[in-house]
Amino acid sequence: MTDLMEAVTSLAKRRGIAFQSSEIYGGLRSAWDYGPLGVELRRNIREAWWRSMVQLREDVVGLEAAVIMSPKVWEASGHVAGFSDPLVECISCHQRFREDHLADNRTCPNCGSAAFTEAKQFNLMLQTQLGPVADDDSVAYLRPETAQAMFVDSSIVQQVARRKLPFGIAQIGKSFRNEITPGNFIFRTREFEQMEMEYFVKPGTDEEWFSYWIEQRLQWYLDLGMTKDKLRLRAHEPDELAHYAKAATDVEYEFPFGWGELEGIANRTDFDLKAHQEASGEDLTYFDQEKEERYLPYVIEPAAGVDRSLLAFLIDAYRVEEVPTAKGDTDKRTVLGLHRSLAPVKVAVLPLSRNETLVPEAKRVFDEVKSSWMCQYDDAGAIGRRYRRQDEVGTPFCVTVDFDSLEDKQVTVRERDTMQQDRIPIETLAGYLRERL
RNA sequence: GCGGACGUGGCUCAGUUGGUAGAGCACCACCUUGCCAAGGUGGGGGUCGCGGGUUCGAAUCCCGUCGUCCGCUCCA
Repeated sequence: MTDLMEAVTSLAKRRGIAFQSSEIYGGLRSAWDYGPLGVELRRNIREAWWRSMVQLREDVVGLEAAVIMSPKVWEASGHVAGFSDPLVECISCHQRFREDHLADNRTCPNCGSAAFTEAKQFNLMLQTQLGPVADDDSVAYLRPETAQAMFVDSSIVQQVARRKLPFGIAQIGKSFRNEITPGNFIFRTREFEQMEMEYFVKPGTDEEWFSYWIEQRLQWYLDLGMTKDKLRLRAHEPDELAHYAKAATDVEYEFPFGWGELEGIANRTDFDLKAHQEASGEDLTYFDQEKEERYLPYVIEPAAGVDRSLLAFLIDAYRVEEVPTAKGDTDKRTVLGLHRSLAPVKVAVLPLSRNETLVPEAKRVFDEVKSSWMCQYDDAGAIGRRYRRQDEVGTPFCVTVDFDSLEDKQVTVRERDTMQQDRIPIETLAGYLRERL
């Protein structure tokens, strides 16, 4: 593992952002739990996405659908067939291959042997059963993408939201895939959270909207402070396109382990609506009143990963600075330079010392600030150490209550990135913070 | 799934040829200082990933298993 990756995973664990699941039992591969600060960070990422995708737009509405849908959905969508890969293993060198990828002569590409094990179906969907009796009729799947609910519910949502095309349905939620090789911390896991939006457009305008959404989505990461040079767009080659897509472009981030996908923007055409219309027998077409025409919409889909972007934001924000000490030498200061809207804790309130008159005053400031922002109170240890603790988790502002505060009713506000200090009257503190958060 | 390395308190590690676990940091309490960490005193915390075996006795040896990392494979 690279040093940066190690530093970030270690910080994540040490400060309770994310750590291995079920650790007292030796852990479970690919499963990670988010601790107190991780929860806040995730919420902030979701909220930032929802704000730009739904709140600030008139053409997109929300949906929260069931994780377990009718198995017929996955048959129609092609996931039952398309997610199932027959895998064979070479008996002499134990390498595994997709049977349909082997050449006709069926020799091992690695060692040339012609002896393989029986093909095993490897379904990428997590299977479960509904009801207490396990038989063929009780099979159900955990959704491998949230998108299908938006297709299946498209008519009702469009109707109740009274929207005309183009319009979109957004959803944030968990999805599950039996990845063969999970890894790289929370980058590839079998349970993960998606932020997906299906944008329904008139056929023929789809390529225009495809480009539009690629630009929009790239900008989203930039607006949240991600380093421009670490981001790139990559168009899929025709042979790597998913079974449902006519075109796809990924937003990629340069992780310490290489470029990795944060989000995929796909032109899904009318593949899904057509499939569901045929399989269900329900009419899923859209009727344009003004032009008096009826058609099956095309779909542009931006699909982002909460966990992946969280990892990218963490890595992008991580830095170790050299700072001068009072003694005259230098010291290390670990900082998460997270965008303010993403920072798990916005404000920390710190009494200069654990003094019996300072503490009540600091608590009063804390009570006032916490009603508007996620806030922490800390009076343990030296003041310098407490600043460092907050820097390490990316808290943008530290408010210090000192002995003068008792007299002049002012506090010191120290800013994370610049380390500049402002002396602010307590009564204007909320306004001061509101301007900057 | 294959090959390799690794798995000792929250973290980083020490534990000599097997004899029933140590340090620093972190954390907590009290005292002290008081605007950018590591001053004092005291304290909590580990059956050495888990299970089994060998042995009078195992963190130290053997087997299995789980997990992490690296490489290969896979990635709709």
